[in-house]
This record gives sequence, C-alpha cells and structure tokens, in this order.
Amino acid sequence: MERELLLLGLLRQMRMYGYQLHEFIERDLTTCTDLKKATTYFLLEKMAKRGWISQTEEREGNRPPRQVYEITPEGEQVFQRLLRENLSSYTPVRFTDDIGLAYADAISPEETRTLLVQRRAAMQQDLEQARAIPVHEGSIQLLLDHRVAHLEAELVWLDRVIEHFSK
Amino acid sequence: MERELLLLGLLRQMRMYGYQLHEFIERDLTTCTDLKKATTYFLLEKMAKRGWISQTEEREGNRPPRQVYEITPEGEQVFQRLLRENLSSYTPVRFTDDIGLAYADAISPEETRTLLVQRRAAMQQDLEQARAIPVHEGSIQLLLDHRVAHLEAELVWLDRVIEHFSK
DNA sequence: TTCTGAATAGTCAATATTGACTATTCAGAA
DNA sequence: TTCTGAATAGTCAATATTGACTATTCAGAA
Repeated sequence: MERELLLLGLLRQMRMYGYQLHEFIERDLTTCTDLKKATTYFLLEKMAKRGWISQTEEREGNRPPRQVYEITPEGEQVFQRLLRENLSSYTPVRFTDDIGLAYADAISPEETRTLLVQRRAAMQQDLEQARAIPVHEGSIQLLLDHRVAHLEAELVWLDRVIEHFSK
Repeated sequence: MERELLLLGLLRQMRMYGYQLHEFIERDLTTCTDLKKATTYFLLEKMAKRGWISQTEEREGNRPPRQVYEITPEGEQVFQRLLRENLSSYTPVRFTDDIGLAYADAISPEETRTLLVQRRAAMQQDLEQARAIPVHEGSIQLLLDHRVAHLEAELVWLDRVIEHFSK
C-alpha cells in the first residue's frame, strides 16, 4: 500500500496525469521507492476502479488527450488511513547488497577487499550527491537528512568491513 | 539477480529442497530479502530450466518425493559472476517508511508525533532483538553488525524527527 | 486407539511489475 | 523548409510475486 499512499498524497496536492506523477516521483522521491512508469499507470487504473481517484480526459493544444487524475473523498479517507498506518509502523529495511557479503568466503579476502573498495566509491559518490541537494522546505528536508545520516552510517560500517578483509 | 545469488550461494554449500531453502532464508537472511515460499519455488524452477541447478526426485521414509536441487558447474560460473557484481556495486536502500513523513503536514504535528513514537517503539524492539542474537562465525556476523549499526543510526535520526514535530 | 494441531512440502490462480516498444510533439540545427 | 534527437505520454506482452489453499506426516493428548 505504500505506492498507493505515495500516489494519493501527490494527487491530494494537485490533479495530475500519469506521466507527470511518474516524473515527479523519479526526480524527488527515489529514496522512498523505485516506481516504474508502467506500474504507475497500472496503479492509477486500479485506484480509479476502486473509486479512490477519478479520471477526466483532457487535451492541451495539439497534443493527444490525457487522463487527468483527481483524488475523491473516498480516496482522501484511504489516504488518511494509510498515512497513519505508515507513520505509526516500522518496516525493516532490506539490505540486498549484504547477500554477497554472506558468501564472501567463496573468494579471497584480497579480491573481496578490492571489490568492496569499488562499492565504497559508489557509495561515497552518492553521499556527496545527497549533500549537494539544496535545503528544501517542510518535511521533505527530513527525507534528505535521512539519506545523508543513513549514508554516513553505512560508510562507517563498510569501512569496518573492508578492514575485516584487509588482514 | 540478488535472489538468484542468494539461492545459488546456499545450494553451493549443500544440496537442498525448496522448503528447506525457504526456511533457512526466513530464519537467517531476513535482513537481506523478503523471499516468499512460492517465489522460491518459481526461481528454482527457472534456474533449473536455465541449467544453473539440477533437480533430483528423492524420497525419505513415508514422505512424498521431494525435488532436491544441486548447483551445476554452469551455476557455479553464474554464482561467481553475480557475487563479484554484488560486492563491487552499491544499490541505494529505499525507505518506504519515509513516504508518510513527506505528507506529515496533512495531520497535526501532535498526532504525527504520537504516531512516530509508536514507530520508534517498534524500531527499538527490533534493535533489542538484533542485539540479542548470539555472535555468529564468519561473515554472517558482518550482517548482524550491519543491522545493529543501521538501527542505531535510524533511532538517532527518528529522535530528531520526533523532536521536529514536538514544537 | 483416535483425535488434534503443528510441522512439512508444496501448488495455483490472481495480481503486480517490468523492459521494451509505439507514437506524437517540439526546439533548434542545417 | 526539412531533419534530428530529446521530451512527452503512454501501452503491452512477458515475467515475477503473492496470498491462500491443499495434502500429508507426526507427536502427544485424550
């Protein structure tokens, strides 16, 4: 239901069409979810069927008509419920990158170390990118802080791991 | 491909049947992935078709026959490739729980705070559970350390967030 | 001996997700 | 004016994932 919450929350701020929603999520909400375009359209269709959102065909200039989505009162109810559910509960993060670590004994410590140093560089770069994002207003800033805090902790941990494979 | 790496890595240590693999993953590798039973069987079937693993029907006592899976030389090649790929690359973590935070302005700071305090309790409990796990040997310990380090950083951040909604 | 509920081992139809494609518009270069 | 490649807006068939179910065995209680 997180993806639904995500879409409802955006539509709550303003009516939008699928492409627009996907663009926005890709640009500003990648830390929360990885939502592909086709999935976006699928979810919008589903939520429209359930009456959470309404769709209106609209055309602008010469462009072909677009489905513009708007949240319904029922959708607002669902949003309120999902929001409280989300805020009050905790979903453990999955570290898919750790799978390889579990099998690190399959190759030499030296090679593991070399590979992890590459990983570290990518992480460092991501951290720098996160730090470069200008300060946002409101609660969006919390997400940005989260990303930075998380990556800093990850780097500390990864350095310990690299150390572990350096003997 | 992470799920495939996960399964290949386990089968590399010993031949197993689907139920066994799923049990093991559920018990010891939940931090890495959330792999449902049905998906496990689907992936095993797929990898068998691709020749990464072989299946043998076996029976034990009165029980109905089971498909026992074993890694093939080709599967070992794939494992080696996937392992190096995994170790050298970095996949940003997705914080699905942050979606709600992005929309926190939809409800009062007081209620947000109350809800987040509940979340904090669940997180704290998870941390305590993580700390209670006895020390493992080898690289599995790295994953446990990771979980603890991560949760500690998360708590620090969440406390700042709760602070933010306490004014 | 019979019953019951947990553990074992899986299947299947419904649902969700994705990569790769189509089709149009538009801005600016040639 | 024509061409080209990026941006816009979406679709669709193939693939992956899941919840809810079936079916058997087994240990111990009654």
